[in-house]
Amino acid sequence: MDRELKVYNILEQPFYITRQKHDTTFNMPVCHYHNVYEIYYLLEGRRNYFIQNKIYPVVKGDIVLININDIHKTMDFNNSAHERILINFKKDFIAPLLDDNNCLLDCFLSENKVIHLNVSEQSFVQSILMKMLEEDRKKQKGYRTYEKILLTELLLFINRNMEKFNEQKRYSSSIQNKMSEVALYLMENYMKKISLKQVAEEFFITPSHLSRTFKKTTGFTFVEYLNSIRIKEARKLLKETGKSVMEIAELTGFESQTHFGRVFKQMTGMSPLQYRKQPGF
DNA sequence: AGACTGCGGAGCCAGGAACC
DNA sequence: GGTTCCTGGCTCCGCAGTCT
Repeated sequence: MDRELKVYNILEQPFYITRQKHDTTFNMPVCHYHNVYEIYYLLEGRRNYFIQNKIYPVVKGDIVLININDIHKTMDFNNSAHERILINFKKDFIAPLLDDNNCLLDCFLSENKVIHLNVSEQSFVQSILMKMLEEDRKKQKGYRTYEKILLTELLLFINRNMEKFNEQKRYSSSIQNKMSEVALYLMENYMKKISLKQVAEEFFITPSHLSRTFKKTTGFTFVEYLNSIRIKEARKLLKETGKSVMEIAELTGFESQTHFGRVFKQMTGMSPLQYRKQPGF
């Protein structure tokens, strides 16, 4: 069983693009969130994408938008092959091109995380992405500047059409909706003492069924997901307040400081104090 | 105050079978 | 397809103690 939960501070470079094809069943091995924006474009196949508290079915021609610190994971759909292009970038990368309102990044704040493109839109977006890949491969003079321009064009296109994309209705099964509600419940109640049994009672299903279905639909075990939310909040409190580690453990739902420290280290690779003392605070 | 370790009970996970 | 029940194996998590 994969119990790995990771917080990634990825990207030595401010911009990263990659194209990958998987012929067989592939599940993202790590449940994670990171300090960069992510744009995921599905060239072929179908996937399920878990973001924050919702499961989104993703098909060919869909764009997935992952904001900084959004918990996410891609998952297999009926053992189907797929091919995707993934872009990660830091805000700094396009900072010179942002206006005062940072409107290029508005699309990452939308509740709608997956947008479906029609055929002509797919063609337009793919042409931009292929140019990006070409630039990144050849690394000719000024390639970073051209990548900035291409990324800006892509973000402009998405933001200008966001209103239309937000009207799109996505199909989700009733069980996916229910698991989304459970995930939302955990996001809103992580600071309380929560058990699988208690949540199962809240949603009128048995603990074993909740456990199994939650894992199947989200890719996270119940505890993995709960801990990831708690540690995400703990990082914020360590960064933004002067509260003691014990206080933060209590505020994030951990009854034991020992256990808090252990989970924190498992997810971030360092103890709470080491995290607070990191350069940049 | 916080980090770390060992221990043990509680609770979770996941597989199988069965029901509706 | 969705759900429940049962169960063995395993992990989680809090406690106690020690060290820095």
